[in-house]
Amino acid sequence: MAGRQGTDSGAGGKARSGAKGAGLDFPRPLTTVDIVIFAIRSDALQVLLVRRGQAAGEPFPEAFALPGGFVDVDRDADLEACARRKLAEKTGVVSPYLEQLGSWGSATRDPRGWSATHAYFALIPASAAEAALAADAQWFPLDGAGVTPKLAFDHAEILQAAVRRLRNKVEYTSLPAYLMAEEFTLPELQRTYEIVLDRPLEKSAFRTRMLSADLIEPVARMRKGPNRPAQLYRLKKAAAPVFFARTFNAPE
Amino acid sequence: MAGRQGTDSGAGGKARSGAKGAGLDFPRPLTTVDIVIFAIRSDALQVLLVRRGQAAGEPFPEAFALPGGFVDVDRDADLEACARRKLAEKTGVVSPYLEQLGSWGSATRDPRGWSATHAYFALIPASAAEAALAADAQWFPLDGAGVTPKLAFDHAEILQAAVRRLRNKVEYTSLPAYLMAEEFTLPELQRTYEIVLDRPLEKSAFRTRMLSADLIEPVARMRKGPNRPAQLYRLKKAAAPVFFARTFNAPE
DNA sequence: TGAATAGTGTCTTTCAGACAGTATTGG
DNA sequence: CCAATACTGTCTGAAAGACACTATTCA
Repeated sequence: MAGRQGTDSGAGGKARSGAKGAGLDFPRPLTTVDIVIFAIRSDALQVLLVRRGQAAGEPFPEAFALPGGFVDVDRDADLEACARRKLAEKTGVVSPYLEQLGSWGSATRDPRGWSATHAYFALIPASAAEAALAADAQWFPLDGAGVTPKLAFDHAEILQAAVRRLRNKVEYTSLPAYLMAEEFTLPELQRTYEIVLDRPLEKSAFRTRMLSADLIEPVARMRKGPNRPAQLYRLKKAAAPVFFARTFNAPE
Repeated sequence: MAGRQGTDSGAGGKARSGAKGAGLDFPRPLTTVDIVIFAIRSDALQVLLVRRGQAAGEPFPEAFALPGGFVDVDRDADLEACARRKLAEKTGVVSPYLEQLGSWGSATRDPRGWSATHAYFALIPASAAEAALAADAQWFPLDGAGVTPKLAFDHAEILQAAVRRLRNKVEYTSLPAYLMAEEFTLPELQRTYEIVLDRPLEKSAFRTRMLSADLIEPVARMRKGPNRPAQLYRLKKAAAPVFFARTFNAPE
């Protein structure tokens, strides 16, 4: 059952087995990795897109797409390494919050043939969002669950899934902490939650929840402003995402 | 950036582009789909495994593995169709609860070369669990997050992720409803929750939660037994999984 | 009648929602 | 002083935990 009797017809590449054994002589789908990279910029949730080239045979020339590309079987040890490589190439960020989102594969999503992409999503702080941006990369604010330009492939669908997943998880996790700079105040963190959820949250419930979670710790500094200064916090070392037992604003 | 400069070294298949265009002449990973199929049998959570063959070149001969195999670019329109095909081949079940679990891909997980698998998990009712079982398929009760036999590839890791995901989601969703027969009582549903979570639940809180969710409806029959009969329910038509605002047993 | 399981009611606890009130800065 | 924002306290309400209580069957 595990051995496959592949036929040779159909579009796409045709694989030729190495010396390793029999039964691999059938067409293989293309394998790619794409990343949905989020950051808070200009008081809005934004996503990083790249403009595609126009070389011969390139589908969707000039269109915007999620950063990503083919898995390189020589350079990439595994899928996550591939995602990190592509993230670093576009942003310079090396250790963001990175989560696998899902995979999309079909005969039709890429005109070059059957292809499957492994999608990830990353959260990076605004401070890192501009530092080492690739020339072809550009930030776009989210409009609902999408973005203004028409995206290549099925990337609009992937982006929509990423936004949904993010918004959903933000209801009961500490993920927005990964969108913050190294030091931040509680009102700033609350504002990040509110931007992602597109909804105001109760101040006191928010503070109680965050402070009772084993997530952040105060530093010996305050954020100065034209009014009362606010306590600065930072993520505790090795702070894994926290899952809360309830969502925000649970009652309708 | 989207065009890839592939080298030709390394193990695995080498792809040859069709007539479609340039830039696809590099090795492609193997692409597979695997399914973690759960059912409640003998008052326990069980998972379906298949024994691998021993043809020449087959890795992990005779070992147990998750049902799955290569994507067939001619027969499978997309990944989910591929998963449904394999599920139907092994169990005869055609419309179970099916959810994408994630993907695992690396240079080393398959001795035949760089490979990536798209993992799904399915919940099927016990009644369907034996009806049309494939000859090489067998049910195994879960022991913790794993199973007694040593599994092929990285399937132990995938199974562990599936169990974790299932247990986690059962805390705040109605997923166990998909493990039930068409008609079931509330105590039976509660027992299913308890089996999956491996923890007793409060009867009255459980009933309140289930009955106030827009999930099940009573039928005009009762489950007879040696004691007080219980109301039978069925899933409402087109009942999507329900997400509850709180987990069970929230306070430590 | 008693065993067994189905189902309800009642009290407590927890924690978010609402919102008022206090604290601390700059101007 | 006032404006503005940080932060705290207090009351309420919703839903779960604990558990006692009633209901309905068969033997």
